[in-house]
Amino acid sequence: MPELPEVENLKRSLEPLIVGARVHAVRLYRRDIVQFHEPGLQGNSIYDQLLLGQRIASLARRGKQLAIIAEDGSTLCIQLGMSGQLRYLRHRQRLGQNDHVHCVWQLSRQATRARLVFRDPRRFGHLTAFASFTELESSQWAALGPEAITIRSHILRQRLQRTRRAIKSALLDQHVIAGIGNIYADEALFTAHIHPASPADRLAHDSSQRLAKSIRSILQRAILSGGSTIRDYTDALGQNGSFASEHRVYGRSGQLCVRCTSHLVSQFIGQRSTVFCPHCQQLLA
DNA sequence: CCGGACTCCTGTGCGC
DNA sequence: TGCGCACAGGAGTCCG
Repeated sequence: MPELPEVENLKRSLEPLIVGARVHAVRLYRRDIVQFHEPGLQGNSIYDQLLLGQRIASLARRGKQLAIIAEDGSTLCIQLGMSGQLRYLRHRQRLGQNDHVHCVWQLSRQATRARLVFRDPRRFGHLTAFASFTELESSQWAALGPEAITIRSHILRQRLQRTRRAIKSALLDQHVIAGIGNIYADEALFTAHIHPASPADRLAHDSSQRLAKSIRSILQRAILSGGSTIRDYTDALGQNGSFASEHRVYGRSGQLCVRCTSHLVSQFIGQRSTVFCPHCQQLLA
């Protein structure tokens, strides 16, 4: 399940492969994975919006979203959802699993031919077309909270003060803070000794400092490990991330806490399964 | 207006 | 052995 570290890793692995390449053909197998930001854009060919004929100028990431920006400015924003993958394939290289492939871009750079493949079994992911990168930044990305990877504690506290929801739910809300999903929410709360059901606005100054620090540190370490591969996630070349072996709570329900001798428990918070240590993570009243 | 519940979707793994 | 169901969760929508 791609969160910020996985998307960042995807971006880093993709960048040297596709920046500078020209999109000389696009095959779209499922039209309903493409969304349009502006109704006006629908007048253009769907293939134009999928960057047909364009040269890829750069990539950008915000939270869990990845943008492919073309030379003329037109921008495609990719949200991987739960099971979305972007894979780079060399000429004639085959994808291991050919099912659930929704879009394929044929690329060429100098004499090199390759393909970029968007595959997404669960189809929670989608592509959104924008006339320019600025337009993406001023609309869809402007609605996102601050970047989790660089979150400062006073900003985090400010954001959390606005809501009485469980802290775990607030961390998962991309409008509050951008980039955190179920895995890193549980991991950061454990590291910061905060009970996931604590009301967000009850976080004291020292707690929010610990939490901000934990979020930054876990996301950074996860990026260095290539992300967490639970099931589907790989980078652009199909490599798995190794951070899952460093998870201290996620996926460890019933096992022993690594800090004390309690057993980790699992509980539903905001419709999401949440694992935490009932001893190390005290509930704030 | 806020927040909780529901919805989309398919693969996996478990229990009977 | 095989079937059926619960579960996995990112994010939008709906409703009290």
